[in-house]
Amino acid sequence: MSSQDRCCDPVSLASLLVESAVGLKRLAGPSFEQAHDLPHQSFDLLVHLARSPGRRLRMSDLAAQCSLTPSGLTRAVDRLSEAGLVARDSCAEDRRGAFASLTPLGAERMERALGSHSSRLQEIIAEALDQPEQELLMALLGRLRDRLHPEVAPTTPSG
Amino acid sequence: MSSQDRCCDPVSLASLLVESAVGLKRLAGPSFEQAHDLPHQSFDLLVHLARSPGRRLRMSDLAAQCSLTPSGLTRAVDRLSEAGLVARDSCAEDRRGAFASLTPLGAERMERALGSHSSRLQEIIAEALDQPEQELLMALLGRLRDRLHPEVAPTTPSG
DNA sequence: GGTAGATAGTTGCGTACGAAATCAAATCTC
DNA sequence: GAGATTTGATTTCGTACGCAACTATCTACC
Repeated sequence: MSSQDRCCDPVSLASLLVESAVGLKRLAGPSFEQAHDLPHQSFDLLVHLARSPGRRLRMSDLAAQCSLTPSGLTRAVDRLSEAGLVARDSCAEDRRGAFASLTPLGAERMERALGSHSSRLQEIIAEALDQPEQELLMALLGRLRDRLHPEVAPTTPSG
Repeated sequence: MSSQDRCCDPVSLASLLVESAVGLKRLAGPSFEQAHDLPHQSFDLLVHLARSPGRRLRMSDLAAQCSLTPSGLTRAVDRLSEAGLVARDSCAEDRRGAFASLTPLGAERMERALGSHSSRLQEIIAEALDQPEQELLMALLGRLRDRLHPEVAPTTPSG
């Protein structure tokens, strides 16, 4: 904590990242769950699947995209699979591997949920930042993330 | 899904926040623990104490600053207290309340750890963003955080 | 073509956390 | 000043997660 880097202290930056992420989750999570009968906690996972070609991804790719370890992802997919939102498809070219795919139920729920959740988030964020600022923030975060987390680059769904 | 498309989707912004926070933790955490024999997980808690006047804070204030629920904070302080890094001081003016305070051991460990950890983080972040960009990012995140999480404003330890 | 090593995913185990219930002390109301 | 409400912190309970060990399959190399 020296005098000159106080305004740009990387420790504070790390704190801000966590606080913003958690704060957003706390503000948007409960209403989301209530409105859509989906676990907000694995919303991120479902979004990544919904946006992937064929609505499916290899387990390891999905893990990387969701900031989960393989172990954590296995469990998350178990839960969503139990809920009927996600299925495991076996992978023909590599029999060790598996795809996680959105079920029709999962896809339909996400389709209904995404728009309103997105608006809700936008509404919250817009109280703090105007449109150009949001774009700037996303660009900066994107560069940071790409550096920290290069594995997230889009991966071939190959199948 | 890299940083340039979907340039202003709030769902992606939320993901980026999480990915950046987790990515930073994963890159910096292990080396930190090894170097300083401190739990990286509660590093944020210790930093907030170290930066507070008198190196102490009321439990509830500390919880807010650390993005923890009261319940989570109680446990975290238990652990650090067990490790001798933090102590609970009872509060004279409100006998329900308690302060968490850095012990001399905790303060000394933090003093040694902060500088090098800060450099390590800086080094990682600098690979993605130059100095003005970092400042910009912090400013934007700060505004977002303040909106999401207004309780974090520094509170007087009044003791 | 058989063994060595790498890789994809899962499981056992321990831990950190949040929600809700609880307890204790402060504050408000009459 | 007694009782109701609120507030600060803790505890109980359930859950999500990471690490490390494991299994199964694929790849390399001889």
